[in-house]
Amino acid sequence: MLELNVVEQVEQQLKQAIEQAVLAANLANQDELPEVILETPKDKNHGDYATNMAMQLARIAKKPPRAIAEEIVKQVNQEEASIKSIEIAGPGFINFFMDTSYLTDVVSTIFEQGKHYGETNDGGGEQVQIEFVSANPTGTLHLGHARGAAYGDTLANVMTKAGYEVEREYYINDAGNQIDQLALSIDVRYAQAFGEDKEMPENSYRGQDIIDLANQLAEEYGRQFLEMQESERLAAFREHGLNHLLEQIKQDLEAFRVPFDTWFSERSLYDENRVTGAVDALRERGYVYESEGAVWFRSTDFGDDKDRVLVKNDGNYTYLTPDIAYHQDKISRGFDQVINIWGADHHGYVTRMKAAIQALGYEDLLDIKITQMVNLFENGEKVKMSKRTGKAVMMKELIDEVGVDATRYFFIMRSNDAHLDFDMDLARSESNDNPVYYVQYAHARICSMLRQAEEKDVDIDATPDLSLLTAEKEVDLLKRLGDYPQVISEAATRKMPHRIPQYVFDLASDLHSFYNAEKVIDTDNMELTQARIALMQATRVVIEDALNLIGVHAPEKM
RNA sequence: GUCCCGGUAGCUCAGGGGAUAGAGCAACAGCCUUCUAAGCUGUCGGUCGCAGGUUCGAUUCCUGCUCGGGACACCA
Repeated sequence: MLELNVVEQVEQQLKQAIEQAVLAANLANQDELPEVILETPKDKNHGDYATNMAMQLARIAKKPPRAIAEEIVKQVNQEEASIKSIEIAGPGFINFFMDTSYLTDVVSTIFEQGKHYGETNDGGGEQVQIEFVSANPTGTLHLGHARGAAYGDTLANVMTKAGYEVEREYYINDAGNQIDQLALSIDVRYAQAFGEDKEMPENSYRGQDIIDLANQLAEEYGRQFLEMQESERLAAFREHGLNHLLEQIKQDLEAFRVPFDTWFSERSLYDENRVTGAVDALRERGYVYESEGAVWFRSTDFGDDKDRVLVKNDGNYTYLTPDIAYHQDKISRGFDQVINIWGADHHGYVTRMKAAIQALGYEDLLDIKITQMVNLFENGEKVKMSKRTGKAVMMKELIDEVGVDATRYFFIMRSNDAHLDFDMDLARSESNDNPVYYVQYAHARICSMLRQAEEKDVDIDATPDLSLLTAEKEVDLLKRLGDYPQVISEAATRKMPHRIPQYVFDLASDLHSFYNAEKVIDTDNMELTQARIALMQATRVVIEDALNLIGVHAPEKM
């Protein structure tokens, strides 16, 4: 168990002091007492903390908020809660100006905890599985996949930091109709590689990746596949295609710094009769019927707008059926929480997937997060992203053009709920405007100062007198550093990893402001220099940690 | 028609039951004999899509409407 950090301790004390004051002033009795809500005002003139308690009590105490506020203020024990002064403002806010000496404890805490600073216990060791990307192995990863990869990976990192046990999984759709289409597509491209005039079938994959693959096979194996019987040849292409494309996907993800713990094969479900098992399980529970030669799942019993086919009248499963078996498997593995990250084009499956889980009698521990569309703009025009037109921009191209750091930062910076316009021209030509450089520069700047401090024989390891850190920009920086655990907590529990880049940008901004306002290394004032160097080291630790969470490097020089 | 996401500054977007709604970019004006100017400081810029409702208080929550994007196969 983690102990309360310094900021939490101070807030806790303040809340208690307010509660006691309200009771002492007879404004409410114990069970009427509203929860104390503390906020940190945006405007510094409104103090370090503010509470709306007086407004909340207006109805209970039947008095105007400002009068209530005055009574509360009279009763607050300032000393016990480290309060320097109190003001009443606006419609009845009570603003607290704290004795900010507590803030310097943040620096010592960061020194003690190092990269563990910011860890919280929100997860309490809960087992969480996050399944993401899971692109079909019928082509290479494109822009949309990159967004899901960045979001999922960062969410996993943040939740881990918040005390969850996270497992990352990729579901490989290596069975089903799309793999047959893949084999057919390779077949045509392979024949074309030998100059044969063969038409692409209707649902084929027309991307450059398949052409490349076919050419590669032609080069490596010569004409030998042409000698085979069609069924044998297609089977070979199916395996070659799968292996090659899956390998490609793995490489791309690795380059994008996205690791997975488990690669789950759809085929393994068939090998163990899990798919039939899932249909049987649904049937036993009475949610399966037959009609028009097909087998149906009565998902309308669970809020879906129509029933769904499980087995087509040609005897094949639909996409949904193995997916139900897969989710049955996931849930049976004993996770406390299962998170799926899907692209917006799959949102229509949310209801039926959740329906299936309910129909199977499982508790609803599935949370499906949707990442909205990414629109790519190039030369002022929207580029279509269809895999089948072959015009998609691949994740790898994007990385090569703008780099992993910028790409990841861009994707994670935005809420997953918002559509994203990715302007290639802007990313290419003006990448220096990218906020990621701003943050990285802050880190590099600190490293530079630390190097210089060493050259000038500043004793970096001395125990500094942190109470010297009282300048305005120092206090801003200290407060921001103190916010970090709270940011982690919200980003993890609300599954909003975009809070991290926002935070680290603000932190970098505080650092740059401080840097311009105060001189850190002053050989005539070693005590202050040591205190400031300590502050710089603490800031560096947090910037690096936050950047690590979003998968961006923290350079020591730029 | 049904469902999902969005509508906040000129642009790209944060935020979110409370006090004067924020940032970056763009525009304008300053700051390098001083630890990296990839930086800092300031100015300009808003009916938070519209209309009701809940509330002491709504840009935030609820309902309806509207605009934009997407999804609605016995494809995957």
